[in-house]
Amino acid sequence: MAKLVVVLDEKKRLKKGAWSVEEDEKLTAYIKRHGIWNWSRMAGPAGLRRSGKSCRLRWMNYLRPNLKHGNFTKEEVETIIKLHEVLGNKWSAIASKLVGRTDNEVKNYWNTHLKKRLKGMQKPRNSEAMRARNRVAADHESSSPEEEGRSIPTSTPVQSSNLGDFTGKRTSSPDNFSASSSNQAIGVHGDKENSFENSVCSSYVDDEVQSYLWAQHFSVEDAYMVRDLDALFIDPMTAISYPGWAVETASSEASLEDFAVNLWEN
DNA sequence: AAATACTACAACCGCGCTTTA
DNA sequence: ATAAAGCGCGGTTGTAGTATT
Repeated sequence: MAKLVVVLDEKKRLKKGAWSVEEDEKLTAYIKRHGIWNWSRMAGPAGLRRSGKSCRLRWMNYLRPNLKHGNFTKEEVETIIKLHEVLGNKWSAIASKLVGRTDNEVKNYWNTHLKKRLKGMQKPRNSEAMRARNRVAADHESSSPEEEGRSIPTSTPVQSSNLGDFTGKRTSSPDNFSASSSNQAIGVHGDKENSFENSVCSSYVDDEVQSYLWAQHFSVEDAYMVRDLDALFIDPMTAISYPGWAVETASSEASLEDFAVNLWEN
């Protein structure tokens, strides 16, 4: 009974919500000093009134060294789309093939940027996008209300007209644009018997359109790495410094394919 | 300029799996 | 063998920032 009261009391005192700079510093300093050994028992010694779960999440998604934040590159988005075609919502598996990206970030990016494009629901909001939209209105207004309300399957075909806005920023660049008048859905999907190439390449749009899209919205500089934490790379399980941790290599097409096939089969 | 609508993303929650005692 | 603890994953929510009216 007494134990229960203590637990409840501790729960009551646990802080929730956004992390402050001080909290980030405390957690980072603690991990830097002691490594990761047990999330739920680390919070106290680290001087944090947070659950272990919250600490873990903050570290994994934000504080970890060599995490990349900011806009996704063309290659990253291609990888996400390809792997999602094959794996569905296996965010951690998809994220593992993207250097410096977390499952949460990939998931958020998918839900906020890609899903809508694929679903064909995105409505441009700013005037520039509106003008662009008007130019191709005939092609884009074809979807009926009932189609818009329809839920999408896990594996979704990529429509050429819906691949705009991969900026990841909500400030200066045009929020949306419609560059293609093509309305055709390209490719068959969701068929496990299709080869990896078939299933992923079928999603791709006309080269001309795609190159335009990417040219407008991507540059490697758009993404940035979180501070290096003095080049500290600690194996989360062993708390042992691990210099190689930070330099996981980006996947080649071949390894990407192997990866997806392995995951699919296992 | 203010109100409203919408977007993006950090963080939380619940569940299931694995490990430990 | 099994209950508890820890961890990781995917879905969902809350909210700050921005665009539109």
